[in-house]
Amino acid sequence: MKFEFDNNYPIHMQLVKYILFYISNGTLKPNEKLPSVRELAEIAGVNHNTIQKALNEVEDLGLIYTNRTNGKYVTENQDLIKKFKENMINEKIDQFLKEMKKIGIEKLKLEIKTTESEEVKTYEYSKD
Amino acid sequence: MKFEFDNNYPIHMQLVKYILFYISNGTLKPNEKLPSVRELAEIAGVNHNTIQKALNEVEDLGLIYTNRTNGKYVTENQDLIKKFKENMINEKIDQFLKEMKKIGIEKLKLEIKTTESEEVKTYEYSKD
Amino acid sequence: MKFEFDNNYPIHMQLVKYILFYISNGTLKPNEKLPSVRELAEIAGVNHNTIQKALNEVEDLGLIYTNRTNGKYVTENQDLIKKFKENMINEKIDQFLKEMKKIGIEKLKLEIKTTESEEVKTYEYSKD
Amino acid sequence: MKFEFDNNYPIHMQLVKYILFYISNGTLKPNEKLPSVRELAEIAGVNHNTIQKALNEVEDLGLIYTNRTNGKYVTENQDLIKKFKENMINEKIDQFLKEMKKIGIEKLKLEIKTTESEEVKTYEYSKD
DNA sequence: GTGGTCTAGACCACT
DNA sequence: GTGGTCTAGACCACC
Repeated sequence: MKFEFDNNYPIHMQLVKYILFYISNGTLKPNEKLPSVRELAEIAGVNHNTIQKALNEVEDLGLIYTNRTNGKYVTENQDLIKKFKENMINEKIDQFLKEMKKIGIEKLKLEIKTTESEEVKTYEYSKD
Repeated sequence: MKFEFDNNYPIHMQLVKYILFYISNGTLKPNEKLPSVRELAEIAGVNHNTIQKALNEVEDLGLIYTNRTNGKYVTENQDLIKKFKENMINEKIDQFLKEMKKIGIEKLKLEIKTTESEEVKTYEYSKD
Repeated sequence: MKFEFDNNYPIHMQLVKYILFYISNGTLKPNEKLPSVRELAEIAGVNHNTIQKALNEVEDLGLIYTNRTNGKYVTENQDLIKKFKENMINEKIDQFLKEMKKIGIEKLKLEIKTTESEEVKTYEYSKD
Repeated sequence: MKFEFDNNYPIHMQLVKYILFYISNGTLKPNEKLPSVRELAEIAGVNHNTIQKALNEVEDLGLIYTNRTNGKYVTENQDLIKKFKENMINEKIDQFLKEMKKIGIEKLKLEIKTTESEEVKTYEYSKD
C-alpha cells in the first residue's frame, strides 16, 4: 500500500479514495484486518487524526467496520465491494471520456472487460 | 466558454485547466484576444484576482502573452500549442490506463484519433 | 532582516530581490526556516498576500521550499545558491560596466573578491 | 537613440532617465534640437502623452527648453549638464556598491576616471 | 499556528 | 477600459 498526495487537494479525501481503491482491487481483502491507525499514519506520512477522519468516512460507506477492542476490518459483504468497484470504474471512465472530449479528440473507442462480468463494454465518441 | 468548479480544489488551478482545454480544443484560437480579466471574472463568477493568478500561470507556460494596456492574447506559436495538447492527451491516457490496471481491469482496448494527425493510436492491455 | 520599498516598483518584486539578497549573503542559511508568512508581512509592513506572491516566485526559482503545515525553508542545495549568487553578481557587474561605458566614463578598473573563491576578478575598461 | 522598457516600472520615469542619459553622454548635444514628440513616441513605441510627460519633467530639471513654435532643445548650459552627469554617475556607483555589499561580496576595489576631471576616484570595500 | 485561497474593493499607469 | 498591484479580512486543511 502506497500513498502519494497532491497537496492541493484535501488529504483525507485522497485517503478515502486510496482505501476504496485498495479494497476494490483486492489489496485489502474482505474481512482482512486493517493496519492500525497509527501504523497507517506512518505509512502515509500524515497525522493520525487525518487517517481517523478518512477511515470514519469509509466506515460510513459501509466498507469497513470497527471491532471495538480489536481494530478495523474490511467488510465481508462482497456484493457491496463489487458495487463500489463498478461505481469507481464507471466514474473514472466517464471522467476520462469527458476530458478527452473537452481536449478536442476527434474520435475515440474504448472497450473494457472487468473481472466481475463476462460482458465487454464499449464506449465510442466521434466529434461530429 | 463555461466554468464549473469543484469546491474542494483551488479555483485558480481549475481555471488553468479550463484555459488549457479551451486553447487545446480551439475554443481559444492562436493570437485571439482573451476576454478581459474583469470580464472573465464575471463569466466564471470569481474574483478578478483569481483570474489574474490563473492567467499568470498560463502565461508562465508560454501559452498566452500580455499586451499591457491592451489585453491578453493566445500565443501565435501553434507548434507550442500542438505540443502542449499532445502532452496533455498522453498524460491523461497514461494515467487512465495505469489506474484501470491497478483497479483490476481484465482487458482493455483504446483507440484514439486526434485532429492533428491521421494516425489512430491504439492502446491495449490484458491481465495475463 | 530589513525591508525598504521604493513605491514606484511592485513591492512583491522588491521582496523577491530582498530574499535573494538575504539568501545570497547568508542572512538566510541553507535549510533555515523562514519566518512565517504572516510574520514576514508584519516585518515588511505589507499584506501577507504580497509576501505569499513574492515567496512563490522565489520558490519557483528553487531557492526555497514549502513544508505545508510547517513553514517555508531555504533550499539545502548549496550549489544552487552559489550558482545563483554568482549569476546575480555577474549580471550586476555586467550591467554596471555597460552603463558606465555608455555614460562616457574614460577609464575604469574594478577588482572583486567573493567569499566563494580565492580568485580576485579584475575588470578593466579604457575609452580608447 | 534606443529605448527599452521594463513594464514593471513607470514608463515616463524610464523615459526621463533615458533622456538624461542621452544628454549626459552627448548623444544629445547642447543646443541640439530634439526629435518631435510624435517622432519620439514612434521611436520609443509609446503614446505621445507619455513622451510629453517625460519631456516636461526633463524641462523642469532645466536640461531642455521649449521654443514654442520650433520644438524642444537641449540646454546650452554645459555646466548644468556636467553636474547632472556627475550626479548620475555617482548615483549609479553608489547603488552598485550598495548592492555588492548586500549580496555579500568580500572585497571590492573600484577606480574611475571621468572625462570631465583629471582625478581618479577610488572606492574600496572590505567585509570586515 | 502553519501555509493557502478567495473576495471585495481600491488605486495606478497607460491607451 | 486594459492589466497590475495591494490591502483587509475571512475561511480552510493540517499539526
